[in-house]
Order: sequence, then C-alpha cells, then structure tokens
Amino acid sequence: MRDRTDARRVPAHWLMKSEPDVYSIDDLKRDKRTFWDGVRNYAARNHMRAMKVGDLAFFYHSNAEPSGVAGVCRIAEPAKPDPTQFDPKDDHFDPKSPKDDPRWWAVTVEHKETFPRVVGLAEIKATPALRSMALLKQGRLSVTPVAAAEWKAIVALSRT
DNA sequence: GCCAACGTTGGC
DNA sequence: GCCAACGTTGGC
Repeated sequence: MRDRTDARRVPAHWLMKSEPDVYSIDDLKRDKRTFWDGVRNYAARNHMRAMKVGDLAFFYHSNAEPSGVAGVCRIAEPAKPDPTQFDPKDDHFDPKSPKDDPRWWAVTVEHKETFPRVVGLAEIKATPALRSMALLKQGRLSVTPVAAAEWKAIVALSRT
C-alpha cells in the first residue's frame, strides 16, 4: 500500500507563486532555502500542509514581466506554524489566530533549478496538455497541485 | 491603473 | 445560513 506516509512514494508536484519584486528565484538561489511565510489563504495553506519533504514545486513569478514558471524548488522541511501571524508589526499579522492552534503554516523550500528561460503564462495557456492546470482553473490561488504529466510538459517547454 | 474573480467578513 | 460589502490577487 503506497500512501503519503510511505517515504518511498513518488514525490508530489506543486506550484508556488511569488512576486519577483518581493522574492524571486534568484533570491532563492542566493539564499539556498527559504521559509514560505505570509500565505493567508486556507486552500493554499492546506496544500502546503499536504506537502512532504522531497516533493518538488515550480517557482512561479506572478505580477512579473513575463509571469510564468521560473524554475524548480524542493520541499526541504514540512509545514510549520508561520511566526509572522503572531507579530503585530508584521504585514501578515492575524490577531484572530490562536497561539495554541495556529491558523497559518508554511513549508521551507530549497532551490533546485533555475530554468534556462521562464515558461510564460501565455505559453502555458496555449499548450493543450496544460489546459486543465489548477494554475489556470484557480487563477488567484498561490499554491496549487501539479499533475505529473503537466510537470513533464512544463519542464520540456523550459528546455526549448 | 483597471478590473474580474473570488475569498472573507459581518449584519441580519 | 444568507448574502452584500469589502479586500486581495494577479493578468492585462
């Protein structure tokens, strides 16, 4: 029986958005790893809590020129409570989050690869195999799952 | 800068 | 529990 507790399971695939003006894949390459704090959307949080160490995620540049997939990172640590939710001086402070039952969690990711070129959103939309990507179906969700076939197709595009 | 999509909040 | 108002995301 292969389930998500099985360390030998096939890594799952994800897509995580960041505005490169705030934090880009170059920043991640420099830092080696980063804690993905600041997510304040339940669906995105749930996806992060479902992530396992070793899962792979596309690093997506949003609000960018061009917007698109810029590379790959690897989940380095499972989701942990995001301390910024408890900091009144932080932009992401959430006064309603109970200290003993934190609302907001985040994974740590590490840089794996910067693509030779960004695979742009327009290109993703124009690729038939990618038409049902969660990225396109739930346009404003910042963390989404990626199907294995979609993963392969985008990696292949990045090599062209 | 505009605005569509859509998640969240709060009054009732 | 409904739904209007509001806020945010992110493409364009």
